[in-house]
Amino acid sequence: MKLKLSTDCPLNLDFTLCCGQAFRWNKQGEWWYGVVKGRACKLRQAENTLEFVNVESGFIKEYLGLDDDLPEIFAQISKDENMGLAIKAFSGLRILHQEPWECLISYICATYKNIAAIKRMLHELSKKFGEKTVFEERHFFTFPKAEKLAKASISGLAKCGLGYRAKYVSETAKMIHRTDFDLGCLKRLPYDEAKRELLHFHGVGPKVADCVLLFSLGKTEAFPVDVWIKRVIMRYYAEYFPKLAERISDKKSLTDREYAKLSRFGRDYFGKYAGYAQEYLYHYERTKV
DNA sequence: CAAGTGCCTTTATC
DNA sequence: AGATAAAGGCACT
Repeated sequence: MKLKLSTDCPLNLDFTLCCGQAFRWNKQGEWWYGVVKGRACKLRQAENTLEFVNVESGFIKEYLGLDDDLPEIFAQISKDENMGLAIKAFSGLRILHQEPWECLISYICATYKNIAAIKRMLHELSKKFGEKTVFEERHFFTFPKAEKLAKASISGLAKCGLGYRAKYVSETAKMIHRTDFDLGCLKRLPYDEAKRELLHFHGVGPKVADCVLLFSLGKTEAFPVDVWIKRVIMRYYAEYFPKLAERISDKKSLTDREYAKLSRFGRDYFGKYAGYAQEYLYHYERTKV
């Protein structure tokens, strides 16, 4: 199945899938392989054509955020030179619309880990607790259901490399399973209310909540602040925090109050697409030499 | 190659 | 309220 991309609607599949938004896509040759909606599939891009196998076009459009008006978003977040450079470097990077359950567990696991390790953990978790499916004569694993993780032992989860996060994943899975909670319904709530709901889950703090809101619940104003974004803000936007800038060090983690200030700055400064600004700054800072 | 540092932070405890 | 420690282990230098 092929999809023609219009030139005023840029997509760069490699940027979008490669590092750090979703953790279960792997590139082999020209094709990106992944599992979505319990089904293995593959995608590739050749300039302005997107080709995909074993996944519906409606879903893939939604998943890749192809309905987001990127030129309009760029116009809104281009507030300064630094942001302009980040946009130039990563034009076509899109915010994914991931499946909320997988996204929530992924980011609970992602705390205080690097991307390579996160990928490994989520692969192990899927291998152990997901369902095997075969695609092109190769094995893939679906992301485990809440029930399965709720019934898993802490030590079984920990063996996937989760460490102390195993307990958080277990408790969150139990809560979701027990109440049969539909995370997708949070899409209909405003940002603040959806965030408050997410914070009830064990292992979910402000940063994890913002990631889930941005990457799976369509809240483009969410502005997650991790170590990299903290660095970016202190480097380029410190003038907006006259007092705070002295107290925040590269080593120490942010207090809730400090987190709230930096995240709010992002929303106020960049506007309703602050999340896009965040993601571009994140990749720009990480890949810079 | 060993050892040290850092990691898309949160929770528990003081 | 606010600071501080601990967490479990992998990846990178």
